[in-house]
Amino acid sequence: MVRRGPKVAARRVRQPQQARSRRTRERVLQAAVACFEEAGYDKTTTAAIAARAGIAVGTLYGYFRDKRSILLELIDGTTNEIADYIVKGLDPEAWREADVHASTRALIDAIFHTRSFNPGMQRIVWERYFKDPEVRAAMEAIESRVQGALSALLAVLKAEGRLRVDDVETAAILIHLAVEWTSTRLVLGEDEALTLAATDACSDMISRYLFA
Amino acid sequence: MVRRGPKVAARRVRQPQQARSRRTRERVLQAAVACFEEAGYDKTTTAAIAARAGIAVGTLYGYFRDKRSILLELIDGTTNEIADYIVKGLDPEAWREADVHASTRALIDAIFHTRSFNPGMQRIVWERYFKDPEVRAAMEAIESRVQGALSALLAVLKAEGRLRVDDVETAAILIHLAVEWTSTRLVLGEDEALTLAATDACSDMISRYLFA
Amino acid sequence: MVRRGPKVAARRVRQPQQARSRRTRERVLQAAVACFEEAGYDKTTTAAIAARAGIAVGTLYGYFRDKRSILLELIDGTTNEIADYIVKGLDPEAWREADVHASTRALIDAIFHTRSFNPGMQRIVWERYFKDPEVRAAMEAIESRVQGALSALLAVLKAEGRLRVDDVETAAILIHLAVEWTSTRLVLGEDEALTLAATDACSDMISRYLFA
Amino acid sequence: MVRRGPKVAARRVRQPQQARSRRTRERVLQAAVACFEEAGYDKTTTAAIAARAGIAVGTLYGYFRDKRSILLELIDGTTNEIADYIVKGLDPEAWREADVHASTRALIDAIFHTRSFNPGMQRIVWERYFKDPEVRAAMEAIESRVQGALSALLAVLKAEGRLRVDDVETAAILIHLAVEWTSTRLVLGEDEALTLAATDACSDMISRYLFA
DNA sequence: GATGAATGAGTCTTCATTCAT
DNA sequence: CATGAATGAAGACTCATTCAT
Repeated sequence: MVRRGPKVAARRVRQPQQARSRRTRERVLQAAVACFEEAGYDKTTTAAIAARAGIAVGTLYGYFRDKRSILLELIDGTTNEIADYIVKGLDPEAWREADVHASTRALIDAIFHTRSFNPGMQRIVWERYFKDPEVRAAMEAIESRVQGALSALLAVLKAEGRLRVDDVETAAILIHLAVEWTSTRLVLGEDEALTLAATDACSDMISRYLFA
Repeated sequence: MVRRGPKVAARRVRQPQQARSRRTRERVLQAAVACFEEAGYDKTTTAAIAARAGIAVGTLYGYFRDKRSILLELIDGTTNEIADYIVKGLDPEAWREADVHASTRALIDAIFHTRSFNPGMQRIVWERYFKDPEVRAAMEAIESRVQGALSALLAVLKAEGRLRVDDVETAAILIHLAVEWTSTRLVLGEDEALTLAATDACSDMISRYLFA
Repeated sequence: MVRRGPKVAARRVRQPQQARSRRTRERVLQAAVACFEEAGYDKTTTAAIAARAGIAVGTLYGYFRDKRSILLELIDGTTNEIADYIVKGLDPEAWREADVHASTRALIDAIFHTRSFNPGMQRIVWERYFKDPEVRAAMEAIESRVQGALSALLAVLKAEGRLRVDDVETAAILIHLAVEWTSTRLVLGEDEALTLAATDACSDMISRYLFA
Repeated sequence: MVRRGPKVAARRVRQPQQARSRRTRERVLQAAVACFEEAGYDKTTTAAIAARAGIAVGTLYGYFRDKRSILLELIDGTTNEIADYIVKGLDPEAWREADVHASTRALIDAIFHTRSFNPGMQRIVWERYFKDPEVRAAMEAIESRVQGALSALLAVLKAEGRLRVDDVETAAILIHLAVEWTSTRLVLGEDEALTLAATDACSDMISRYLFA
């Protein structure tokens, strides 16, 4: 999991410099995902996280400023993992030789696939997105990475004359938002047949939008 | 006070048959939207709603079983209003003579426009969507209406040979989800220029997906 | 909860002088017994009583000062009915010619029988007895009647030399308490075989205590 | 706050294994008896108990699941103490050599004496007895112990031919109920002279019932 | 560092009683 | 007389966070 370091440089929060500390920190994060996925953020108590991590509540507060910062760090991890996975499929080199329709299809598949990484966490992200500005900021930073990579790819394709779209930036945002939500809702909706059909359709939609 | 076990003849929620009652009920709903928009659902207390409506807490409980049922009613109202507005733009008659690209553009505009109805409430809907099964059910009922109308329209267009898509049902779902989220995020994001550009792009995407 | 509001010194409770009024009052009392028996005193709301009586809450307060006074009146009625029934069996004339053992047995039977008059109300009486001084006072007034009648009977029997007990007053109290509770607990316990056996035993106990 | 659905890993009630904890727990119980005796169960708030124990409400909930479980534990303690005391007086060995009338008298005295253990608690037990099935169950478990011991004693006496009663089980129940209530009412009635007289009478009644 | 007992403000909901219509 | 909408104080219970050991 790619983690870009703790956002909050805490005064009182331990810096995980020793291996033992790092492991405890990790245990807390794992316990927290498990709890959050089972019961949601609000219904998870810090006591429950600590218990599941096998430590005392007070100890937990040695590693994280508060309950919310655990969530924030988890969101960071989850969404970065997803972004990494998606961005890998946006490498212009990989698109150079290949058929754009096939590549698009592969990309859509990849995005749909990422919805199965920590599905409960993703549910929580959207639940907090509009109410917690920091969650929102965290999400947007990650989304920017994907949109940036997509926009870069589209720029290349456009330079090669393979794109029928002009405003590459906007197209990247549009595509990202459309696929992000469609995949989220469908995968979380758990109707497998529909998900498959919609993956096809989505792929068609993007292909036709972008390519002649 | 004794709490366990149901009371005899549980307080019935007042049926608003008289004008005065209906007005009070309405005042509660309005106060609730205002509070929810300002502070979000969780941080809004029933006391705050009552105070804003200018009534006592107890009175509020005469009209609504609990805090959640106020939300549910509000959601129902807001989303129905939105669905009504969108469905109006999906009348096959209106599409018969017109240019499909122009009609699509008008539809997308309409959907983006609905995001300005009670924006705070929409934020709250998504915040509760994955958390509260009843909110989810309420939303899905409304979404079905839109998807149904859209799918009916597409079926007509297909029968007329104007559509390049076969699976009308899936297309309807896909389009709805894609536009729903794109419009929500962009309008709530408050970047007007981007919203305009994306409206164009979105309209293009759907047009190209559906029509030759 | 009885804590609120300034006690209005001179609330006028309607005097039931007209037939219609008396009937309404009666309907309230009947509704109250039904509710109390079903759910107990605390869990019964005044609204429930009013609804069951087919009147409005406000109307109920025209006939009774408060919830408690309904209970008090009900207790008065129930226990008086019971006392009347028992006292009838304590008439010295009836004991004069008869065998004391048979008479005792008949008396015990009668007392056990009274436990089936409004059993729920009796449950409530004991539940309030130690906590509400007025309930206690009401009960004690009624108990005194029974104890008085019993003591009078014993005095007669003693004068006739048929009693082996000297302190007639104390004996009356003892007998009354012992049989009151034994019968209450057994009848409410609903073990019929045990109740029958205990009725026999109780009758023996009292007979042997009182008579040679 | 979100209320519906169980929290993850519900707060566990502290296990009082350390001396400090045990003392705090004990302080809560003592505070609770005091409050219950003063104001009755319903009118005692958890806040009042906590305040009297010199702790915060939340601390109290660390030791007891809820208000009712404090009562239950108190009842258990009080009634067990009483039952122990009474059962001690029912040892067949102690009755073997002694005069049954004197032994009976001692037993009755003992029972009357137990009424002065936590009198307020006993009041509350009867107040809750018909209302709360768990209180009832707790009471009945204890009563069974006494009735069982009494019935065992009577069986021995019967085997020795010293008893004029056949149905030992029923006699035990009858005697227990009769004395339980007589003593409760009289001691709580606080008329000392009457109590003394009734103790005599009660002893006579039981003696004559059981022995020639 | 770790522990976990203690904290106490904050929340929803109830219901006896009143009083304007 | 009847109505029933309105009142609002009160209470049980929760849980993120701290801090003495």
